[in-house]
Amino acid sequence: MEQTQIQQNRHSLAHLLAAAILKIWPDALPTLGPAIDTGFYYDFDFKTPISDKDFEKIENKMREIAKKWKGFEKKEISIDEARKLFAGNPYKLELIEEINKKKESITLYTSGTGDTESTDLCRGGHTDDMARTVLAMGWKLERVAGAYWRGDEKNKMLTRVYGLAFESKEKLEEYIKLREEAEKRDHKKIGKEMGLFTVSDLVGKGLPMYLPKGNIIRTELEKMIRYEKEKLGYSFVTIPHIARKELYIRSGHMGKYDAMMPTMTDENGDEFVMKAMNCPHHFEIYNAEQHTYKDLPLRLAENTTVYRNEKSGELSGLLRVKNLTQDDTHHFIRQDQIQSEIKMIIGLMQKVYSMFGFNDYKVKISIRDPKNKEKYFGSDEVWEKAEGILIDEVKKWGVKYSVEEGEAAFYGPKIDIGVKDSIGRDWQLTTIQLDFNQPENFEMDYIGDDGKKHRVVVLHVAIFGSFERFMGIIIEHYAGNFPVWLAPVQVKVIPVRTSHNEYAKKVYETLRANDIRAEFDDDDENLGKKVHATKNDRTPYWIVLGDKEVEANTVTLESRDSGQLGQMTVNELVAKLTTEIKDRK
RNA sequence: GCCAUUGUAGCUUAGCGGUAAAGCACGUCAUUGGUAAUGACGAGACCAUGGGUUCGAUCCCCAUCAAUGGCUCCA
Repeated sequence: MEQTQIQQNRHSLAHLLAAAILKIWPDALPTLGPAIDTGFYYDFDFKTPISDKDFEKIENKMREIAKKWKGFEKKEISIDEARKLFAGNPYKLELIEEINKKKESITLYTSGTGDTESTDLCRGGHTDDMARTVLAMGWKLERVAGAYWRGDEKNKMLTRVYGLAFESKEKLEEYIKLREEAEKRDHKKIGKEMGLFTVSDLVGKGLPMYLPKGNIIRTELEKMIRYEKEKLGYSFVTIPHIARKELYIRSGHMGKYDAMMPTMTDENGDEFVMKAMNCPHHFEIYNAEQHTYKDLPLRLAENTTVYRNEKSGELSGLLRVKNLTQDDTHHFIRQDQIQSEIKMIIGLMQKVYSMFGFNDYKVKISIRDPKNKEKYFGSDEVWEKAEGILIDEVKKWGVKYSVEEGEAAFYGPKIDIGVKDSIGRDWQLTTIQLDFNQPENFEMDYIGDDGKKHRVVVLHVAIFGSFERFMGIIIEHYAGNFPVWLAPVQVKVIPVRTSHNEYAKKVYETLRANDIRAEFDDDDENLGKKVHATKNDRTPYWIVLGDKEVEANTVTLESRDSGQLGQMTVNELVAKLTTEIKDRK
């Protein structure tokens, strides 16, 4: 395998880590230790638990060993030798048997010092000078974590020791800085500081609740997406949050996601489940009326909450939750409308994302596994055409994309779209999913121009994905400095002295009457303190009102992003803010 | 779910085997102050919950709950 220098160095450090650990804990069983994007890790089966308090000891041991480390001596051994050598380590034995099955040769690498601790089963790819590598690189042990053997939760939990490793100490610092920056932007921290959302033990984990200020942001997002969709001819509907179990038996979800959907039984013995997806309800809305080819595309949209039983350890703030509100749409279209519909959706998405400054896209198109066509639902012809259209439309869009064979769901191909945020992190947002299967399950038809019934094609689309996740992402993207249209408080009204309260109140009321989210800071504090507090709470604008302003019947405007903006009349301020809000700048 | 770490006033944190301290925020009074924080006083915590060890626990042990980071980037 082709490996870069840095990967080789990282991997070598993993060997060094293993050697150090075995010196200190001779009964630990080493398993795997690859290089990763930010350094390396090594998984061990420890007899005694270790923690990050042991890091200093381990790092020192690593440096000590590195000095004596002669290089990586390669030795090819037979399967029997290997079995004998690793007789006490079932993990290595499992690997050896696998290598043997693949008919590859088994290679050992040693430090050249003859130490057994520094001998490891390895495919190769190392630094030739461990001592220099250890000195030159920026590295440190990062944390211990649990990891299942081979990532399978049915297997034994091993102890993983993570290390950071970069080309130089400066690069390591840079990475640590970036991570600190990300921590400062943590949506859970900012959410608390700004009073956006809360999680209560009594309500339950993974079930965030929006506080008044957070709810303003969420409502603005909902209003915006609804407005944009309605302009394109989407029809909004409302569905209940539970349904009879039979609905999900029909859709095929029941049987596959039972753990997600616990049932409740009413007095007649009917079983109901909480919805974990909206499609079946929307399908029944489609079927409530007869449709003709002239009605299509029909786009049913709804901002509605689904409930999913995520693994409790995976819940986190707004990003992984049990209740997620999707900006869900189901497009009911004819086969000949796939192209125009995809094009429209991509256009909508671009328009929406550009409001947030998300312009760096990463697109993944998931298609069938061409070697396993029988696994998929629907005819060859329809699949090929659909996949071709998805790829074509993304090409026309002109963004980076990849085509993933075998990643499609059995019922249809899909497009996943991710964006880069303001500090360069990738977030997967929109999914556009073609579905040839559900129209069969629900017998969803339209009358064609030939007067006969035809099956529709369904597209599942959510632009934001979920409002919870999207909010979490934009909190971090903006670091809480929301643009005016989203800011919970758009302008704060600050009188210089309490004697200016009357004038300030009048200004405040005028702003509110003009649909501007103003807040009146009538605290009996000195001006310096009030302005200081306002600067810290991420309010985009504030106005100061004192003798000068009362006399001239003006306000003095200052902005979070561009400083002092001078005096203007209240009407001028209203006009300025209204325009910015309307333009969603 | 599993592994590691963590859990002290609204927030951020200090502390110790003998029932807790500070800053911010909050309240009252005085100050009427023009852009990095006016002063004084005050209220506020059974130190996550439940057990145990101990003469005695917030501090030690166990369990539970919650938070944070990990859990197929592969010899």
